[in-house]
Amino acid sequence: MPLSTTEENYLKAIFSISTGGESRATNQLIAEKLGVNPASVTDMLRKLDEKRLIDYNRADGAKLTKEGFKQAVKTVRKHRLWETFLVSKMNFTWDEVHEVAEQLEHIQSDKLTDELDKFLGHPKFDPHGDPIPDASGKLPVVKSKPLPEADIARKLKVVSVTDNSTAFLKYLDKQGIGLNDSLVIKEIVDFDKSLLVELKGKKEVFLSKEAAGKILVD
Amino acid sequence: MPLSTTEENYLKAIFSISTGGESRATNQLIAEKLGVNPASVTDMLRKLDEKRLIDYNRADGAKLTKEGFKQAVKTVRKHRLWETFLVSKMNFTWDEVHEVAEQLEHIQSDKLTDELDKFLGHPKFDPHGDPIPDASGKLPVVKSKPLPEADIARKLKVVSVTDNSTAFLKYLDKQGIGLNDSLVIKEIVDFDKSLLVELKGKKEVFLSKEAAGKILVD
DNA sequence: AAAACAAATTAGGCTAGTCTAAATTATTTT
DNA sequence: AAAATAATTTAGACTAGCCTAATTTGTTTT
Ligand SMILES: [Mn+2]
Ligand SMILES: [Mn+2]
Ligand SMILES: [Mn+2]
Ligand SMILES: [Mn+2]
Repeated sequence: MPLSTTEENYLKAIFSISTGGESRATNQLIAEKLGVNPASVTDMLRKLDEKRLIDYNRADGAKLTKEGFKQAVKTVRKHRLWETFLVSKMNFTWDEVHEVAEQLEHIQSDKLTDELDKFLGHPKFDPHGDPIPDASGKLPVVKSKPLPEADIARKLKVVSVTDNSTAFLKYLDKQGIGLNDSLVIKEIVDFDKSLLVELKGKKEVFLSKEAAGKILVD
Repeated sequence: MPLSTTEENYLKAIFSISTGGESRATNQLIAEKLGVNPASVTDMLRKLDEKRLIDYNRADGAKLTKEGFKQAVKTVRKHRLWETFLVSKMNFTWDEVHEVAEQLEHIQSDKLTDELDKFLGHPKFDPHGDPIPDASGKLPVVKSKPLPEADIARKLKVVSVTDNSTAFLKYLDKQGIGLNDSLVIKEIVDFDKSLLVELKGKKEVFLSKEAAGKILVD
């Protein structure tokens, strides 16, 4: 009756695709996110549909049911709490936590989840700026937009990053960009849309359009 | 290349049978400990033998190789560190930790294990009095014997318990017996070998032969 | 509307880990 | 030493989750 690790990973993938701007969680997007073959996804989506955790059909893709949504949010909550734990108590850096949190998120113990939350002081955001659902599943609403869509010359704050890969996070470290840092767009280079950005009123750096698109600011 | 959760559980079972007084880790004992069918055990022992984690034959049962021993100890270390974490940081009681630790012990991250150890202050014993192997795999040696084999009228100390089930631990709680408590055997009742024990110089309780046998003292 | 392309599904197969029932091997008891 | 009993292994089967290759369905392009 409890969900398997694999089922939890599928629900989480559907959740993140659906809340990440895409209009439909398609077979292909899910396959890509989980690194499995589309044929495997067909099997699992059918199974989750039978279990009433999603509604699935070719036209609309996969949509979480109430119960499926609840389960997905629960896993996301655990993932983000564990990431916070790893950084604030275990001396991990923000680029080291993802892999381990992928394992820890599947530990089944409501008591542990709630005690962990308490132990950490009921954090609202994880080390990547992602909101942490509370015990009832409520998510803090965050106002933010990708850096390339923000106003020029206005003082902005780094709210979160949408790519948690070690490669990207290490790159940000090297550029000197961290969560909650303030920055100002000085200029958008015409031919490649790269950004010239002033950091914390100090140094200036260039960011490619791709890199900047993964930084959310407000 | 890393071991599966199942493989780790088999190695741990063999370890605990071998170091728990039994002369041979037999198919049957392993099956019993893991709650699986002996036919399944045959399959897995053959697989572990092929992977050179154990030496197995009918006559001698399963014996951990150097590598198998190393892996088993590593899992035991994680299990006991997580149990300690749950009790000392997450407000779990000693009868609540086992099940969750069974899951946590399979998390793969040497960095996490070592940081956890540091965070807890390099504990030497878990909440059940079991010794925690250090990072190199070394186990503190503990001198102890089952309560029924100890001297009468001598001041003894509860060192550990060999049954981690909720039922047994709750029973000890109710009797008022905890780790490191001092006690004295006042009398061994002849016909059923039950023990009359004085706790912390205060109250006296009767313990059945079975219950007393699961309490190790020094 | 036909052809071409893309997305999803079907068909068949694989591995890990489990099971039951039957057969074999080893150990006791008579 | 034979018979009875206990422990282990074999044989065959099942589920979860994955794969490749082939086919079907749906969407664009011409
Ligand atoms: Mn995961
Ligand atoms: Mn995160
Ligand atoms: Mn386990
Ligand atoms: Mn323990």
